[in-house]
Amino acid sequence: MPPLRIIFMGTPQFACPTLQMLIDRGEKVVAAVTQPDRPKGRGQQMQQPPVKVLAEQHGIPVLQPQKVRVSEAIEEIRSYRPDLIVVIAFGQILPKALLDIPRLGCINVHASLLPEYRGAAPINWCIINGETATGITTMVMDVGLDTGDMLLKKKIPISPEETASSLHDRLSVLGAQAMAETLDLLREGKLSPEKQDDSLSSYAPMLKKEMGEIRWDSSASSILNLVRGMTPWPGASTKIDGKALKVHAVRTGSSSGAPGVVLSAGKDGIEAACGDGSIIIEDLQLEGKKRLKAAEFLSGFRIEPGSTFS
RNA sequence: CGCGGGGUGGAGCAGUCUGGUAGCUCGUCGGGCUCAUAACCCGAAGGUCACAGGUUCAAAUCCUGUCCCCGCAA
Repeated sequence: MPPLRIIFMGTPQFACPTLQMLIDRGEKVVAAVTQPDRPKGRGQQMQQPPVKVLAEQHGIPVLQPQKVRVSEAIEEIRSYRPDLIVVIAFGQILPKALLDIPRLGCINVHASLLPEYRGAAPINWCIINGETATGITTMVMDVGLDTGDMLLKKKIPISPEETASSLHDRLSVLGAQAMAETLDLLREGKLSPEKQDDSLSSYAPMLKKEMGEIRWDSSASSILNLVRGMTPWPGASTKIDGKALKVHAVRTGSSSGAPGVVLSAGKDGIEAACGDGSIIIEDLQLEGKKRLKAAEFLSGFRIEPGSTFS
């Protein structure tokens, strides 16, 4: 059997371990499709997607169509005559005309146990919702959003201290393993696509900045989950004295009071009451400032008990 | 040239507008108190005020340039 001609589609760091896996296995990656370079960050510097950087290091041709659904982009991809397209965190919807190109279809690596948490931000929402386990699902893509038939699942536990950041890193590695095993099964002809039960599905929409705003009348555990789940972006935030304050790390406290009111502030942290119980902020960042431990923050910014977060 | 904040003893900040003795909360070191302590009291060390020019009798402070950090926005 001749080697499969594979096109890889992906954009951020999350996709890199999977691309690296394909390269390490000696797969014939004939092209990498990724999002265009975009001006990003302070100073609007042009930035290359991590996948582009990795692909170029290995001499893989890189395609960066503005919109993958236009016919020129589709024809260019077709010209590479792929047997298989591997998609992970690409960032654009693939039209049917594109999905139909490879003989073996398009296989997607998704960071949740489908059909739960379809969509752009499954890792974050799992934690925000307090899940204790998640995983990776590979599937044959169809025109819907993460609705294709499932091929292989790998499950991992989420520890109570886990943040979206650490889970992201673990799942990106697990994703590569899942894809590798999926390829093995494909070669052995042992794949058995399984339909998703739509009645069990849920949706994990892209995060927006506002979603990180702490609602002080909610429970201590849900605030804890929010802080963990919004790391590192967009981060959980609140306000004090009209200034934006990003909250990076908290633990649960044992006091209570009116929601948002500071109960104590010392080297162990800043304890504030919420809807049920309290949380202790250990790591925070004032607008324009660096991220600091509570004790260091308090050295230069006084917070007295009775102040309120909003 | 996307908008904005900032670089001051080891940490975090004030002081800069209205030039003229280097300040605050901690930390460190020494001493005291205490059964004891991360608590309290007394004392000390530690800074060419990011870097380079300029203005001035005098610059952390005013002017110009450079480097670095951060928030917003994505």
